[in-house]
Amino acid sequence: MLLRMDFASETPIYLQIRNQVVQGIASGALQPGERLPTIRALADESGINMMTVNKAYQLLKQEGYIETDRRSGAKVAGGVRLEPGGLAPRSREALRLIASEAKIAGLSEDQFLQLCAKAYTSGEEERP
Amino acid sequence: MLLRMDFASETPIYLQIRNQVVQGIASGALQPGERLPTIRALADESGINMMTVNKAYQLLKQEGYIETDRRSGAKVAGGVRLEPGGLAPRSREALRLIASEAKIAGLSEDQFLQLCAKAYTSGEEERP
Amino acid sequence: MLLRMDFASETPIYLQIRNQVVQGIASGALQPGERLPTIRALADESGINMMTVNKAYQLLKQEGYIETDRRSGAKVAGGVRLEPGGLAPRSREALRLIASEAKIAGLSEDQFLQLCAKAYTSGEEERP
Amino acid sequence: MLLRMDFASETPIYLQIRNQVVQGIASGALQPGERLPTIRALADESGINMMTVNKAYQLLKQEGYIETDRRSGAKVAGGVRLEPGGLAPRSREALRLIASEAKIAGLSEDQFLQLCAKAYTSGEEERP
DNA sequence: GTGGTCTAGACCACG
DNA sequence: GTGGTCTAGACCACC
Repeated sequence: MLLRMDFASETPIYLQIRNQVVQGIASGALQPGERLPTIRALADESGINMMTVNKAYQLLKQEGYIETDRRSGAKVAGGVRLEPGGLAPRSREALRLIASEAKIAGLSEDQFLQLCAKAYTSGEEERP
Repeated sequence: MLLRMDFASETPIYLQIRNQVVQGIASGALQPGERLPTIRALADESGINMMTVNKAYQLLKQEGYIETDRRSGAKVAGGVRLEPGGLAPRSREALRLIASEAKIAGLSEDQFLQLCAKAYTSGEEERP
Repeated sequence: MLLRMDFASETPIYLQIRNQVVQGIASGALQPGERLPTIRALADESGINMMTVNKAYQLLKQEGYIETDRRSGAKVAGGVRLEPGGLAPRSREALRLIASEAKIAGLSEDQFLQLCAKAYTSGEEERP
Repeated sequence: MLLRMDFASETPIYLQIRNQVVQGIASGALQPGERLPTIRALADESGINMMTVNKAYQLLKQEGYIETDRRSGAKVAGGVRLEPGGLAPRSREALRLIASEAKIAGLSEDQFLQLCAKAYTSGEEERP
């Protein structure tokens, strides 16, 4: 599980970390219970400020994706169930917006759902 | 087509405007060729600064959603076809992230696709 | 010689008129001494404001491209020799800027000159 | 790399900044990877408003000439390859117009190409 | 420290 | 009356 930062991107670095961890969990690259690198370690090897990495970990913890143990550091949470409805309201809203863009771009519902299915299955099986 | 701003939101106001216009076009509330309110008009009635509205319009124009006629003002572009693949790379990436979140939240592919379908059809037929 | 306006363009309409007349003269579509349409006529058939057409004609006259006669209207000037150096300073400057863009885009001098030659010969022989 | 503004010019200040940066890159005065002055710094030393400088930087970023690193600031992009054809459509059009002006001014194709070659090589080797 | 965003005014080019 | 541009200040997110 190697993080790749894009310092020229408009999405903040702490969010890039958060997003990559989330996708790592979803893809199976990060297994439940697996230990994440130390804040210091990750900061050093990526050239990122420790404050930034800390912010990302705080966010991931708050969202329930990881758990932090004072002794052993951070590890991937097991059996995460975040929202009762299944998806955070913010993500629902983002999904509605993307659907609107797709509709304007001329995609039919079927075509859009194919893209969605592709997005769902794309991150799978990175560990063969 | 009335815009509702959330000044407490963390998404910038100019993006809120942009997003609502996009969703308005997708839902049919804004028809191709229809004129948008003047920058000044929208600014006045919303209590937003002109520059902010201007920024939103510039973005929408740049993305091809609206066109500004030198004589009159801004109007919804007709027959928008933005990306060859159908969806902007940024939106594809956002979709992949949402799919990851859904997967971790325990949604099966079918459940996720139902959410996507709902997002696609949710904004329809505001004008019966 | 038909003018085509782009009301969504960012170049002012009066400049679009001016530019098309200039290109018309260069291509031979407009011959020296040939009469241009009346301000009113051009305004009517194009849906442009008379003030705008007038502004374009004033500019063309000031630059020496056309001559206006109170009786017969405007006509293309004959044997135009504008700048001693050959090109207006403004156009020289624009050319330098374009050359810079070309250089950054990776074009060699030869490639750039091929583009220039193409631009020079492109507008020719519209009247076979 | 010092910028010189002409406040009396009819070309907007933000475009003057943009153009000078482009010419600076082409001439080699600005090397790929080199850091550009901060928005605030440039605004202060030039007596220009921050927002204006910001607009210029946004444009340069959008055109791919510079990149903004979240950590430090703006720097010249390396290995810029913007348009597949080599030159932006807008610049092609401008070039055609200049060629027309040259033709009317009585310049032969060779004379025009000499001007073009001069424009291409004029900004070179400011750093011996 | 940086850029991103927003405000409240103003002037001008354009049509 | 329209958008385009600019100013002088301010707050905030990010690093």
